This record gives sequence, structure tokens and C-alpha cells, in this order.
Amino acid sequence: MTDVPLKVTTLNVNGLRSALRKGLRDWAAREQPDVLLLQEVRADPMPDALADLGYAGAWFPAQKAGYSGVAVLSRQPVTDVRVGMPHAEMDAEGRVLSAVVGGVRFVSVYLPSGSSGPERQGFKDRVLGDFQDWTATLLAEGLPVVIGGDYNIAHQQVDLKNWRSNQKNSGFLPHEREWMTAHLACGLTDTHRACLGEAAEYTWWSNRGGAYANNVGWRIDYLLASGVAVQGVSVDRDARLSDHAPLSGLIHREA
Amino acid sequence: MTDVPLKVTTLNVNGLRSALRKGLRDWAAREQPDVLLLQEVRADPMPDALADLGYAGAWFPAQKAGYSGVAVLSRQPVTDVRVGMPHAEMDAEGRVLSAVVGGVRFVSVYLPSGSSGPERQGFKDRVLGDFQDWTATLLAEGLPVVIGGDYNIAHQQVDLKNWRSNQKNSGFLPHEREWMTAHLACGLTDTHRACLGEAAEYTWWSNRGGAYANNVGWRIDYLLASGVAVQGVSVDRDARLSDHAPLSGLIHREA
DNA sequence: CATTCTAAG
DNA sequence: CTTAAAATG
Repeated sequence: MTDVPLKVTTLNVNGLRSALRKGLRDWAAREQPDVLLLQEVRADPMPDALADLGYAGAWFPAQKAGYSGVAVLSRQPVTDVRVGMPHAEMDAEGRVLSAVVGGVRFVSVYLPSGSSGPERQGFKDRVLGDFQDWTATLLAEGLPVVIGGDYNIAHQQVDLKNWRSNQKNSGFLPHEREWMTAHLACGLTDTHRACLGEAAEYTWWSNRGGAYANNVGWRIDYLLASGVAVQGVSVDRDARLSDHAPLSGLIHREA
Repeated sequence: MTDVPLKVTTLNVNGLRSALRKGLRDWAAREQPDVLLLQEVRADPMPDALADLGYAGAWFPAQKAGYSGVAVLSRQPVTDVRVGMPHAEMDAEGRVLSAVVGGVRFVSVYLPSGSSGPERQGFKDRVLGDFQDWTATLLAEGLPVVIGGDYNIAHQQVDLKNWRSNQKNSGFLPHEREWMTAHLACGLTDTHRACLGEAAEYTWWSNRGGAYANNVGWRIDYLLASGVAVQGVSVDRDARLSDHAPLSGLIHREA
């Protein structure tokens, strides 16, 4: 292991083609992340999407075209790709993908939204336990782990603008928040919280009703780490590549 | 009957909302047609669409949302509205609508396209005979008639750029051309041809492959008249309100 | 290639 | 509000 830090960015692109139209390519050329963890790519594998910038990696689309899907892209060689958790429902929707870069296992995860109704909330609730089990098993392997993804859960009151009115809404339900607490307790650092503290800084704003302009946001995207130190965590609120903001950090492997 | 001419425009809007976005309102304010015959409205009745310019009238949407549909709008009072031909299949798709303005019966018609396959060509072929019968009955009533619409048929070789290569394609099939000849022979004047002669002037250009830029077009929209003189017929190729051009004429009722 | 509708978020 | 896809032309 060298001590050259790896820059990682996690981003829910809400359609990779859309994000490319909005300047993802220029953003990546400027920010130069070594590893890109993408969610909601909503496209079959697009290996050429950022190939000219040197990115290659793994793709995991949903079975249903134009829906969900995650990717792990890297400018350094990717090994030990693992497609899916495995978990039949999650994997039919292309929601978990991991690969090793520079001795660190990177995970791109897109947990379900429950906001469209009880059926999807039920799916989300079922998934949480299994994803936690899968994560614990992964951590037990001993390799450093960095998870980037859209969890569709805001952890604490500071993690969304209107916490009071959202206590009964999917994404800030008590059991979801408790799950996140337990998820972190298994040995994962919430690097955003660790680096930036309790400042309200969101990663997602609804497209409806001027939420971005009024900064009515939620912090539902996370960069979690085990076995590495992560510094310089930042949210690029101004990027406007999708309804989510890119969340980046510098991974120091000698930790 | 006065001798003040009525200006009429027929236009396939390919989605009224789209045409409004592209400036239909400004176009109408500038051109001031008295009667607007619209096809492929692809919307439920939108009485407010051009109401601020003084237009009101009749709408005939398809049963299927966002599909087909015709309208007759006028800045003068509209009477004797007739919705449909009637003909079950045609009327389920909102393809014929007529109303009387200033002593003239105006018809807005959108004949089916057969280009998507044999099933729709079969429907088109069935419709042609019935529409001809309906037209003959209408003419027999004795009121002057003006029909504006998208017939999805180019009549003569001069009416499309590539007539040779299209002899086996829907829209320029021999039996469609013969039907158009017979349709006119029942007492309708092709006012475009009568006013502008044999000059190649198209009313529709495919969205594909730079057809508009290369003027690879078809004349498939018509302004047909019986019992009135129509002068000053013009095709506004530059309007760009849809993939069709507005076709206008001045109707002199003392003829 | 462009439109509107749908499902999903 | 936005995306991608589906159907249709």
C-alpha cells in the first residue's frame, strides 16, 4: 500500500445520460476523483461514458430498463468485482456493486426509496436488515471498506431542513434512523459527520417547489469508511449534475 | 353574407402544447386567421389556449390521452358543431370535426397515417371510402364547405421530393393518389394547387435526417373548397410550429 | 427525430 | 419537478 491518497466521489446521477448532459464529464475532469461511485444510472452499461477521462470499472443495471442501477468507475485498475449483495429483490434492481481499488473495497449502494407507498417502504424495511448483515460480513473480511451511496435515510435532525414535519415520512422514520445508527455502530465512520461536524449540509433537494433555491434539503447520501482515514470530505452543492450533490473525500490507506 | 373575406389556416400542430411553446400564439397574433383548423392536438380541450386572442370553438379529442385529436377555432361565432363523421373507429381517435362560421362549413380532418404498418394502412384504406361518402353527403347539403386537414396523402409527383422512391410507401400509394383524385372530383377545389400551380411546395418534413434543411418534404396538408373562391393561398414554411407548415387562404363568400 | 404519457422518485 | 421509456407518427 502506498500513502498516496485516493479521491473518491459518490453521486446519485438520477440518469447518467442526464448527468452527462449537465456536465458530469467536465466536473470529473476538473475534480479528478480516482474512484466514482454512481447510483441511479438508469441506463444499461455505458462503458464509454467517461472512458476518455480514463475511467473504467463495473456496472450493475436493473433488470427493468431505465430504472435504478449502480456503477463503480475508477482510473486505476479494478479487481474483485462483486455484482449484487446477493439478494434477489435488490439485485433485480441493480442496487449494490463493489470492487477493489488500491487495496480498498469500494461499494456503490442505492437503497430503495419508500416514499412512493407502503409496498416500497416494506421492501426498504426488508432490505435494511439484509444489507446490514451483508455489510457486517464484508467488514469481517478485513480489507478496508469505503461505502458510497444513496441510503434514502437522513440520520439526525440536523440532516434535513424540516425534521419536525418529516418524522412520519419515509426517509426520517424512527426505525430508519435507528437502523442507520446500528449500521454505523458495526464499524463504519460517517466521514461527512466526522469531517464537517454538525453543520447542516444536505446532499439532496427535491425537484419540486424550489427546494434547492430554498435549501430545503436532506442528507441522504453517505461516504462511510472502515479501516482507512478519510479527510477533506466535501459536498459540491453547486455542481447541479442531478438532484443530488456529489460527496467526495480523500482516502488515506496507511491509517 | 358579407363580402369581407375570411382568413383560414389549417395546421397539424403535432401537440398543441408543443406548438404553443414554439410560438403558435405569436404566430396567430401576427397572421390573424379568422378560423383555425388544427389537427393532432394531442390534448384534451384547451379552451384557454388561444382565448386571449379571441379564439373559441370546438374540440374533438381522441379517447386515448395524448393522441390525435382535432379542433375548429374561430374569432367569430361558431354554430352547428358536428363532432365526428360519425364513424366508430375514426371518432374514437378524434379525427373529424366541423362547424359553421359566417355561412361556411369548416371541416378539420386528420386522416390516419399508414406508415407504421399494415394494420394502420388497412384502417386508413377503410377510412378513405367512408370519408369520401361523408364528404359527398356534406356537399349535397348546399352550404359552402372548406376542408382543412392532414390527409397523409401526397397527390401528384410534384407533391413530394422523392416521388420515385416512395411509390410503394404509405402516403404515395397509387390507390391513395387515385382516391384523392376522386375526392377532389366530387366538387372540391385543391386551393393550393389552384392558387400556386405546379410549384413544389411542401407542408410536412420528417423530423428525421435533416429533411427540413434539405427540403425533403411532402404536400399532405390540404385546403379544399366548394362553393367559395379561395385566394392568396400560402404555406408558411418558416413558421416551424411543428413538423407541418401552416397552410392559409382567404375565403370569399360571394363566389 | 419529436411528441405525450407513464412509472418512479 | 424530473427522468427514461413506451407508443405513435
